[in-house]
Amino acid sequence: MKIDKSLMSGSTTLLILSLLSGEEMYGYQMITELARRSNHAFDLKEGTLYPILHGLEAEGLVSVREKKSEEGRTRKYYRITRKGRRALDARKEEWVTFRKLVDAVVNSAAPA
Amino acid sequence: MKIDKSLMSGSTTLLILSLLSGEEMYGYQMITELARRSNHAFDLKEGTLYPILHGLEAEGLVSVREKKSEEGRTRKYYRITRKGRRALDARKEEWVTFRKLVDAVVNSAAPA
DNA sequence: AAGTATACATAGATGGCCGAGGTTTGTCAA
DNA sequence: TTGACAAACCTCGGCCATCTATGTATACTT
Repeated sequence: MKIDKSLMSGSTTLLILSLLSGEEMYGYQMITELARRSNHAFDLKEGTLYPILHGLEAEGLVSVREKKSEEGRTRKYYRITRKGRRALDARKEEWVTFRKLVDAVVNSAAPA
Repeated sequence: MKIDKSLMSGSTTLLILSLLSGEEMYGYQMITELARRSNHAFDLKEGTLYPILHGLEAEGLVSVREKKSEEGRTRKYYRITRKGRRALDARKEEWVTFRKLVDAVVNSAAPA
């Protein structure tokens, strides 16, 4: 199932920081990795991702370095910072709270 | 915890239809009811709700009737339609899919 | 040599939500 | 009875996150 973009809205940064908490990654890789893990339900657009990455860097939540791969291609690898981990923890907590509350409302109503 | 508005974004209609699936309600009541059930984490604004309700009515997902309460005050009561229940089912399914996928990404990354 | 995939980037459009304001009606205290 | 306040409804302008469209450059494939 393709997820509506308005639902995605707000959780994109959480997803990106989560990816980076596991390993260093470059932008394009994040897109393909998210698509792979979600069976293409998360179809993050480049026009969405790159501005967000620049913003995260400006906030000091991630750091960047250029690295040449074996194939000779140069990529920008992003790494989460200590500050980024703290931000991730906060966003995780917010997500869990949000998820529980929505579930509570959705499930509380009597069925038809 | 107050939930960031961008996280809320996209789930508002799901929440409203969920409320209405249990009982007929009027707009102002939906706001107070959501706040009550979420311990004020969901602080839905009037400027958000009323346009959505008009939209749902235009789509035929809810129906409206004016009803006078015992106190003499006239309110607009909204009721979910059959079409609305089908839309709610679809959105519920989408929500569950989304929730699982986000959890999977958030939890899959190796801890620090 | 040409086409496709990789990889990064930005500008303008879109759409959901909020802030700020307005109106009417009922309640309650001074 | 007047004034203040809460309930209940409404709309408009703006913000902000995301998408669309487009552009650039490099590597791989045929």
